[in-house]
Order: sequence, then C-alpha cells, then structure tokens
Amino acid sequence: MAPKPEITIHDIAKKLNISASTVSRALKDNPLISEATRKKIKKAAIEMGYRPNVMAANLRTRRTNTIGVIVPLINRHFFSSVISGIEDVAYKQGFAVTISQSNDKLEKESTIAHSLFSNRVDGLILSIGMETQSYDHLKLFSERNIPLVFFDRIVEEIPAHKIVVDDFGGAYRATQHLIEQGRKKVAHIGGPLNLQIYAKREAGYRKAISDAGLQINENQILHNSLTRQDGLNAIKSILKTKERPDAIFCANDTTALSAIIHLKERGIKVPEDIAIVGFSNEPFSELVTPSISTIKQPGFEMGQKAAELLIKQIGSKTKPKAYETIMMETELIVRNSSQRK
Amino acid sequence: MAPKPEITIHDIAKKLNISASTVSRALKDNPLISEATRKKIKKAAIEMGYRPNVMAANLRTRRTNTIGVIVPLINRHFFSSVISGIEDVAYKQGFAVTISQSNDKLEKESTIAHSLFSNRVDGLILSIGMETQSYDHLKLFSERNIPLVFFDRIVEEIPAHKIVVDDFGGAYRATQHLIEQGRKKVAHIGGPLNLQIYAKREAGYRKAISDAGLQINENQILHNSLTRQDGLNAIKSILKTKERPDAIFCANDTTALSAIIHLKERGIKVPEDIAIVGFSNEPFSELVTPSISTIKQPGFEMGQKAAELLIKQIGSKTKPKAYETIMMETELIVRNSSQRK
DNA sequence: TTGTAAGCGTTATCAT
DNA sequence: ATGATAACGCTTACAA
Repeated sequence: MAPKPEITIHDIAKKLNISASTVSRALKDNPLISEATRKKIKKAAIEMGYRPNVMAANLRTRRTNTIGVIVPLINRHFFSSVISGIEDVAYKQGFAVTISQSNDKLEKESTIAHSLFSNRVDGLILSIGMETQSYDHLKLFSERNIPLVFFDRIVEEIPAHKIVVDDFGGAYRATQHLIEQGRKKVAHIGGPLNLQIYAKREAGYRKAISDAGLQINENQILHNSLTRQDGLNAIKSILKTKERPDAIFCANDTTALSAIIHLKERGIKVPEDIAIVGFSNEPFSELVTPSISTIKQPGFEMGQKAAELLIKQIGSKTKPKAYETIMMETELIVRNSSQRK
Repeated sequence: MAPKPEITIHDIAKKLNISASTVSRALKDNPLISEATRKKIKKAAIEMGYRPNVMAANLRTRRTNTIGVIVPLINRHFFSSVISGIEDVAYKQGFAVTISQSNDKLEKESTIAHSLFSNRVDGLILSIGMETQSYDHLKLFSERNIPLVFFDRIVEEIPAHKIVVDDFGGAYRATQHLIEQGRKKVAHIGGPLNLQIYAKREAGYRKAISDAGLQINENQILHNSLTRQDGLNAIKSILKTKERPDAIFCANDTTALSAIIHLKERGIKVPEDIAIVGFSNEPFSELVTPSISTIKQPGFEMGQKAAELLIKQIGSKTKPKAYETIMMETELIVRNSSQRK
C-alpha cells in the first residue's frame, strides 16, 4: 500500500479555492478569519488527514515550543520525579519536553547539549554529570540567550536560575540526628567535590560534628562516584581504619545500601554497631532491612518550579534582571538504620 | 550583553567569498569539495561559532535523524534498561533519541504520538499503556510509512516489528517452580487482559497448573493495574476467599512487593505459609526481606534489538516483506520468597 | 571543483 | 476578511 501523501496547507487551500495564508490563519484560530471559513477549513483539514509540519513552522517562527531536559540518569527516583514535575507544567503550557540522559559522562552530556541546541529547543533544564567540569557546551545557550535553568547539580558560575535543595541543612540535620542517637564517631561517604551538592553535604556534615564538639577522622571521609560498587569499596576501606566509626552519613542512598549490605555480611549490626543515614529517599530505602534513614528531596516540586521559571524566561524577550536561586526544604526521614535501640 | 547572532552558511560563504552550497557541502564532508576549501570552511565555521540549524536541514531533507520512544513510565528499571539499549545503538548510528512517558494514560500517549509525528521523527519505538485499546494515534505512522517497532506491550493487529519476551514461558516456569516447591493452591494477581503480555502470563500460569493436574480457583485470579495499591487490594481480597492459597504468582514485582508487605503485617509467613513469585526483576526485589523470586527480562538487549530493526527499516525505502516478532528468553531467578524451607 | 537557483511547508508583511 | 509574496536556513539538481 502506497503511503498517504503529505498534506500541506496548500493542498487544503487548493481544494477549497482559497489561499494558503487563510488556511494557516484559520488553523491557528486567528480572529481575523470568519467563523464560516474557519469551520470549513478545519473540517477539510481533518477529512484530508492534514498534520502540520512542525519543522516548517518552527523554522519560520524560530520557536520550537520544546524544552530540553538533561539529567544524569532517568532511572533514579529523584530525577524521574523532577522530570514528571517538569512535564506537569510544560504540557499544560503547550510545551513538549525532550528528555536525555548523560549517564554522568561529560562527552555524552556535551553531545546532547549540542544536539538540543541544533534542534533549537526554546530552553534547557539540566542537572550536570559527575564528570562535568568544563562548561563550553553550556555557553552555547547563554551566548544565544537561550534560557537555561539548573536544578540540583548546578554550576555556580553560570548565570541562570537555579533550583536546589538545602543540601547543607539536610546533611547537617542527618548528622545531627546520628549524634542525637549517641554516636560519637561519624564517618562520611561523599561524592565528587566538583559538584556543589556534595561539597555542601560534606560541609553540613562537618559543621554538625564540630557544633557538637566532636572530632572528625579525616581518614573516614571518602569521596567517590557513589555507585553501588563505590559504596562497597568505601565501607571496606572505612572498616580498615584504626578507630572504627559508630555511624556513617552517606551522600546518597545507594552507598548507604552498599554499606548496610556489606555490614550485614560481616556480622556487624546496623544500627547497633554502626548507624547509617543516606540521602535522597530512593524508593528502595524503605524496603531494605533495616530500612534506611534518609533525607527526602521534593523532586516533583523542583521540576515544576524549574519549568515555571524556564517558561517565564522563554516568554519574556528580555533577560531577567537577576537570577534566582531557589532553595527547597529537605526532610529527615528516620527509619531503622539509625534508631537507637 | 546582546546575544550572539545566528550564524548561517551564508555568513560563512560571504566571509570567504564562496557560495553557500560549497559551504554546505564542505561541512557535510562531501568528497567533491577540495581538501583545501573544506579545511578553510571548517576553520571559519568554528571561529564564527556556526551551529547548524537542524530544523532547516530537516525540512529540506525530510529526515530528522531522530527516533521517538514512548514508554509507560521511565522510572521502571525494565523500561529504562530498554531505553539505554535503544540509545546505545541509536547514538552510534547518528540518531538522536527523544523519550516520552505516557504514564499509562491513553490521552497522553496520543498527544505524544501526535507531537512526535508532527515533529517528523524518522521512526517510533513504543510500549503501549494500560489504557490503550484504540490505535488511531498509531495509524498515523503506518499510513505515512513511518517505521514503528513495538516492544513488550505490543499491539498484535498492527503490522510492525515486535520485540517481546517469552511471557507465556516465563509465567509457566514461575508457576511450575511454585508447584515444584510443593504448592498446590496457586493464586494469580494479573494485569489487564487487553495487554497481551498479561494475557500470556495468565495463560502460562494456567497451563502450568493444569499440566500439574492441579485445580484453579477462579476467585483467586484477579486483574488490575498492578500498582502498589492494586496489589494491596488484591492480596486482601485473596485472603478473604474460602480456601486460602499457599502460593501466588504475581504478574509484576510491584504487586509481589505489596503482597509480601501485607502478609508480613498480618503475621502470615512468606514463603512458609504463602510463597510468592513476581515478574520483571526490579532492583528492589533482591533487597526486600524476603527477597522476591522473579522472572528476569533482558531489557537492554530488547532495546538494542528494537533500535536495530527500526534503523534498518528507516534506511530502506521499501516496506519490509515480513514483520518479525522476536521473542527473547526470560530467566527464573529463585530467591527467598518462594523457597521451600 | 564550485556556483546558481529552486524548493522544503510554514508564517508574516503588506496589499486589497 | 482574504490573498500574494517573501522569507526562515538548508540541500540538491543542474549548470558551468
């Protein structure tokens, strides 16, 4: 069966003996067009199976009504919550959303950014990858005044709206909670310090320790990429240090999970011997035994906020006078991995 | 600061006193262009900060080098594995991938399909939502000969390549395993039967039961949308039936999880009193206590295969003579929720 | 090896 | 209220 031919506004125009511009206007509900012709045109469009060629329209209008989103990994509860929040407001405002994952690779992040730029997305929302330390691929957007909004893993130096959570406060609260449970020697499994979120989490941790008048054992502060394997290496390494800690604050739930599993295997009791707190409230944290105490981040709301700011910026043709950094509150969720018995 | 102006091939041409077509050809590495001018042009392009306008090129070539992907939910390990598989082969072949989630809503699925069509994606890979029972939004693609590949949740009637797993075999194996553990009364929490995967899983379950000469209690076969809440309702309802089952085969891990949690709360022992097997091998299944026995599906490979078939089809201008249905093998993973003690 | 010119399907400007 | 025409930025016969 031969494919249906592409129907264009010209085909509709010819059929109805009117001009293409009238068709275009009618389909866009331009009020200049009379009710009667508008109806006639829309009817014909449906009958003929007309489908607008968005590329042509975009080329002409220099707008795509598309928002690009780059996240490190779509299969993380936090990130997919943010994406859902973005979609929630974007769709309501008539924007399409195209999602890409960088897999925490700078090269892929850069490729995607170029691709999104070349496709002329109207704006970009992103959370940078662990490797990202140079920002040429993002300059593209700022140079051409294409709105950019960062969330979570932001780049401080780039002028743009930023949606973050209170990483410092959350980490402080998490560490303080461990101390309140009577722990004196709290270790830390942290992320790469080029990402501000991890630097802030570590800072919050350090502050909580020093506010409580306790000591930090620098050998028990580790930095890695926070994968399952990294977590395993980290906990092993911590167990080899001289004074075994009685608690660990992990910069994410994945490493908290690794730690818990390894400690169980070694017969070290969680939380009795070593208490654990994670960060992010991944769904698995409440399912493991013991369930993982963690810091909850409002992902969906962050996505909504990011999309709102971005779309507002897309709408106004002038640059915002000032860039906002919106800090969302976190919440400590106490579960079994940290409770005093 | 004023935004940098858009640089076009004409700007480059003017600067170098050559024609735009030469620039276009050089940038595309057309062998007709001499080495010298090619180099000169590429150098200028970089210096001037040229970024191709993909929309214009697409409009002209009627190709976007973009693959659309629609999945019910990106935040499911199975689906995000498939997506990673798709990206793996697509990027290598120079295709961009744009991912969307339908949230199992027909309306959203339809909106997305129309949007992808209007943006003239070169091909579509999709797994339909739970509500999807009419396929007008997919006819669009077949009518215009835009290649379509289904995976997992396929539509039997639509002519297209299909990548599925052996749902029947997996379910058969899962149920057989329960029977081998000495279970005589196996219940089933199933999905909506308009989705073939769930119909097949139920069929596999039924076959295993009858092959073993056991009876099915039709009151203990339930159908729902397999959410956490649905699973909870289902297990409650099963517990109310006259002859309590000694095993349950759940059509996904989510409902298996609900069942396990509820049974624990009620003091009913898993697997001693009721053994459970799920389906999909979501990451949480090995983390819960007891860990969930389940059927593993090769998501990444399915994605790779889907992308390969799609891209091959995009490449050839003729319709494939026959549409393949590729069935991938599943694997039973035995964990604690089903082991005889 | 390079240039000229037409055209992809739409929208915007200017007429009528 | 509608039409004619040019233009968006690129690719591609065809010509030179």
